[in-house]
Amino acid sequence: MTLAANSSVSASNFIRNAVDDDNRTGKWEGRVETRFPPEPNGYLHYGHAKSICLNFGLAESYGGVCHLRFDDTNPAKEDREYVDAIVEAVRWLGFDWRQHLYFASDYFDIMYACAESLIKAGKAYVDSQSADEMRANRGTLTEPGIDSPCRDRSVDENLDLFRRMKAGEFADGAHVLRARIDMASPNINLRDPAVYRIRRATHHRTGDKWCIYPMYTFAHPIEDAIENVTHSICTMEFEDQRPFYEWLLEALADAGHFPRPLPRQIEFARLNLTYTVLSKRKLIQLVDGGYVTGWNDPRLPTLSGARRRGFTPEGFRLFAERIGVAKADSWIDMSVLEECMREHLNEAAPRRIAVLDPLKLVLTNYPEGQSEPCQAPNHPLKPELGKRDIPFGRELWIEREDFMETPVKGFRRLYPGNIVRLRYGYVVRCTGCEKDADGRVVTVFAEYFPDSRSGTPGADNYKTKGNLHWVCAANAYTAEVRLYDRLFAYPYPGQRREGDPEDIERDFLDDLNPGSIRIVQARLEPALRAAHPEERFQFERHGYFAVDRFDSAEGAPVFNFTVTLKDSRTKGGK
RNA sequence: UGGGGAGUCGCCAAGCUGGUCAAGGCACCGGAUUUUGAUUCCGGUAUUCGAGGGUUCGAAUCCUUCCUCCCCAGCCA
Repeated sequence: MTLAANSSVSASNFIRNAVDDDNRTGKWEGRVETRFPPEPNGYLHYGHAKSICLNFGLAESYGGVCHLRFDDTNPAKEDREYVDAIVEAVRWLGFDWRQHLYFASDYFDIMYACAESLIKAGKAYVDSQSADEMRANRGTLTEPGIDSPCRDRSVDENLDLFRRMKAGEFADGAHVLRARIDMASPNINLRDPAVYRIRRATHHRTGDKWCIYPMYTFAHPIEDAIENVTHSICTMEFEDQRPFYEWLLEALADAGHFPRPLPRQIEFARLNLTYTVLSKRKLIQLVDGGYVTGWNDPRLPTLSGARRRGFTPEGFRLFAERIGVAKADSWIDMSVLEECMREHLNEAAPRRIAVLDPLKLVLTNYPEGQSEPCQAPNHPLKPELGKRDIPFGRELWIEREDFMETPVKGFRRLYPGNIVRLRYGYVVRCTGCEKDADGRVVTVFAEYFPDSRSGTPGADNYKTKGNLHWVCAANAYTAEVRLYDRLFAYPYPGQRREGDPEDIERDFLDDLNPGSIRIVQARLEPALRAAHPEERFQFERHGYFAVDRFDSAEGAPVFNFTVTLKDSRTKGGK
């Protein structure tokens, strides 16, 4: 089977159509150059994974390249720590920007020159209104704005002021450079947007060299043009910004800064996932509020969290391909992501045995003190991965849920009188159980059939519906296993629900799932003791687990739950 | 009540220069294999494209009216 993520066939979508059109007309002479441009002010999340897969994937499939570019134009919010984490995350996803690692801050000189040439062309002016005045004069959604009293300053005065802004002669906020477009534009983004502001903050890369910084609106088109980007793909909320993107680049091309054709901005709908939140603001609240253990908490939809959780790059790529890309708002169900992870893990993860909720099973007719090795395949789909020995004995740990004193209908596992197979071992018949004073089952008893040993001719004579996993009590290895569930109990955290009062805003924190983590001491087969960080396994009949890369020690792995196996017993729900 | 987007099966999503076009995926439902109630494998699943009206021999695709949702009034990105 070939995982879709590995295939080169990609579904048609409006972005690919746009690229195909350009290729048909020869606009870029076949060149496709994209970019993934995060601001280094936080950690990447699942939503970024969609964008990364889109941008790198598109370039990849057209034989082009995708740049990794840090949009570091606001020193007040950014930090080196974030650029390192972002680089690591994109690499982890398996993408290669080759030599195309860029920083907007490397272009500050060029951007400054662009600003001056805009001023010289009469297309920008220094405004000395306060932020409040500017806001008041911008107008509203339905009313046009009012021209600033500074709007008609001469080119010389503007140049002089702007140079002095750069020289540090003014306090933060004293002036701002604005594009001179149209204060009455129905598109508010065209009402003389600010393009440069005075901001005395130490930049993580340029230090204190600058005290004026370009705004995103101004910087981004220039970054794209400098890097010869052909298709600048961003999310829908920037759509209203596109006219300015084009206005700026046209103006700069007229002034000889950039050759044509100019890069084109294309917008797509951002990812919404049920049972989680994908906004930086909310993620910060979860971390700062102590609702999770940190940015890499496995429950968080960050890429660093996903990695700890055991999610895989291949799974993310499959996911990106499966959800597609379009302009319509949508909510993807978390189960879709989970299924993608399962699909990859089923193929990639070796099988192991773990009993998460141990209950003692005693085989009364099995010789005391005796032990024998049973052979279990490391991967049923890959016999070439061989088998391993797991010890069998008189006393075993089985899963508590695999026994019922009085079975419900359809229950095919252990209950008095029933016959089941102990996977890779023997067939046994349950003879009863022992309970403590509270009526809780403490031990289950059974008799084994000596001629039913797995792999021997006699084994085939037994037909059982139940097939249980187990671990030998005498050799079991006990380890911490962290069982994760969805971070939120409600699919649309913080969103209005049926019957909510009109005027009430729901707090997404109220939708947190109180049971999103459960820690158990599980009994594992001996081989698991040697598991190393980030190794991923399927614990048979349970699901996938990954060794925590931070809290595990040599010979003492801690396991994180990744995702369950599908279970037809629970079908129909959700 | 300005401007910009979007509404196709439970969830995504092709198609939107009008004529086997209602693709595909996921989910779901059957059935077969199976020492994971897993995997795999077959088979099934929208007379219908937000609603109404119109044009046409023929419309998801064109026109029109309406409804719903999202984004924009940072010296954030």
